[in-house]
Amino acid sequence: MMNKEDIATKKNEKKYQQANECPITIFMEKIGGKWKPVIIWLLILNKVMRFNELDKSIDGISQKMLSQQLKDLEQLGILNRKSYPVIPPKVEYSLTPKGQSLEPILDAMKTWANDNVLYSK
Amino acid sequence: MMNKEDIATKKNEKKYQQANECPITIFMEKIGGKWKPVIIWLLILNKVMRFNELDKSIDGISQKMLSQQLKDLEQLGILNRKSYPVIPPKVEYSLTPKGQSLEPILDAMKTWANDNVLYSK
DNA sequence: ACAAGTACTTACAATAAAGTAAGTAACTAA
DNA sequence: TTAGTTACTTACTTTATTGTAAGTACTTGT
Repeated sequence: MMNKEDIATKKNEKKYQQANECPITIFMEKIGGKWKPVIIWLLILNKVMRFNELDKSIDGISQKMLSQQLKDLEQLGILNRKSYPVIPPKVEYSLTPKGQSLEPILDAMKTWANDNVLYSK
Repeated sequence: MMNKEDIATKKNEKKYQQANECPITIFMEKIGGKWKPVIIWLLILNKVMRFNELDKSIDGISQKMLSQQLKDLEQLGILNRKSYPVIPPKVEYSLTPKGQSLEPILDAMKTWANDNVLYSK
């Protein structure tokens, strides 16, 4: 026999699962978007990069966007931010193991794009 | 005054990978977004689906959005649209080989999301 | 005194993406 | 005659995302 809390829990459970759609949608919500994949890709290639280096490497990104995306990715546990207490400031970004685990996926995306979009009609 | 590291950095003039026309960005432009990945995933799983079946299978999508995304994917050569001249209308959607070639990527996304987002904090 | 360097933040404007509700066509069964 | 079926389209509104320009902090070099 269920008490009120159990019923509430069960209701919440159902609702939670419905809200938590398909994992591919979740993936896209987390690391999709205009800037996140390319930030991650640059950190895969270069291992450690400073704010300005990322800024210069990503064509068309603004400092505001870069800052925002880096913050998001840090909170997702995908990258590390290491700040040195020097003037002028120095901050280094690098991938966590979780971030590094995206390499095969991004690499597959790269290959797919090269094969199917770049040089095809 | 510059410290040793700064001097070394400047001297080496490190060249970082540039991200314009980056294939990963291209990939995201093509099959990223809110609905395309899940449409493709459903067609991977079910092989052939009708408009209404897709509509019912994708939580929260509107007919307008579904129609638009299907049109985009068809133009990208990712899916086939087969229309039967019957009343009421019957249209079947399925993946082209190009669309099917996305399976390992989407599968990797699914795995990554399950491992790193769903059950972690 | 003043510019330069680095890693940001803030306020505001513009654009892109998505949602809503309704309508359309053509036939068929009640 | 009217409702039901299917695969859409259209007009309009709302929300989300991105862009722009400027400002901040702190210290060193000129």
